[in-house]
Amino acid sequence: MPELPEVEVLRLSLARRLPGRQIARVDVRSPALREPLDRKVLRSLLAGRSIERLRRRAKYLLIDVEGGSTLVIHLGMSGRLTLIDRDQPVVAHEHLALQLDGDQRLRLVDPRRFGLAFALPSATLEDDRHFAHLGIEPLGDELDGAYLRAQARGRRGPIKTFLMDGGVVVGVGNIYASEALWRVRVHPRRSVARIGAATWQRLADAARSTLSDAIAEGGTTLNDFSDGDGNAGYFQVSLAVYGQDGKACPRCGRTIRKIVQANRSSFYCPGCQH
DNA sequence: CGTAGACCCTGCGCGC
DNA sequence: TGCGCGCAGGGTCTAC
Repeated sequence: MPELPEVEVLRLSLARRLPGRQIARVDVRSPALREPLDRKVLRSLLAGRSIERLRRRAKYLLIDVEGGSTLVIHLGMSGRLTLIDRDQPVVAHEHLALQLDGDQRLRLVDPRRFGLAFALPSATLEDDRHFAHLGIEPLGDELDGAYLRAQARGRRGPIKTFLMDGGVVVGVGNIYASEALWRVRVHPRRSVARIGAATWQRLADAARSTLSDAIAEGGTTLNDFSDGDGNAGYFQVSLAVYGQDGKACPRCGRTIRKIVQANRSSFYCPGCQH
């Protein structure tokens, strides 16, 4: 369950349910994620603590517990974090489960194992290597045309790859990079050196609005992450170009094409993106 | 230094 | 029906 909108909707949903609940037990069932789960640290920093609040940095979900520790979860490509009844059977790829007071558990399932789960003691979060090199958040007002233009100065390479560079701005994943470029009619292969100030501003606005629109849409189409089978997670938003190759561009009618950049698929309309 | 490509891993859908 | 292939929304590392 990757892109930022899913993580943000998940955060909002869990923020209504988890604060005040106590983590009765921490079960590491299968430690093999991108980095091995550390059962000892997870237990010592989380077990017996109450959950205080949920935050997000980039696509990392941050679950703060009393005493200042934080459980950090990244869902990678295929991770799902769901709140389920305690008596639901353990499923394949259930790597981590937090048994909560009451009768529920919060479980992390991740077949492809690109996800992460680790715990940090207080105050070390921004120093942690996972966060140290991250760029700005895309939803706040830090992201504007001047910032992107300054970051792109002296760089080459295509705009699509640049938008997905987490050292510049976090959270613009493969879907929303294509969607944002379609909104501003910029071809994904256009060099960052050939983008003017006004277009940088439109790009910044498009990146933010593409993400926030998806969050709004996801928040309405998906309002419950605690369904019985634990399959909630992805939500489908209306996409103009992503995955639409062969179909007609909703703006100009030309056929949407698919290309590969940096080993990722990009989708664009050859009629109205230049 | 920045950039391009390989790579990590499993599951699914498609074409044959 | 069965099988092999390509592909998947994440990030990181290495080689140039």
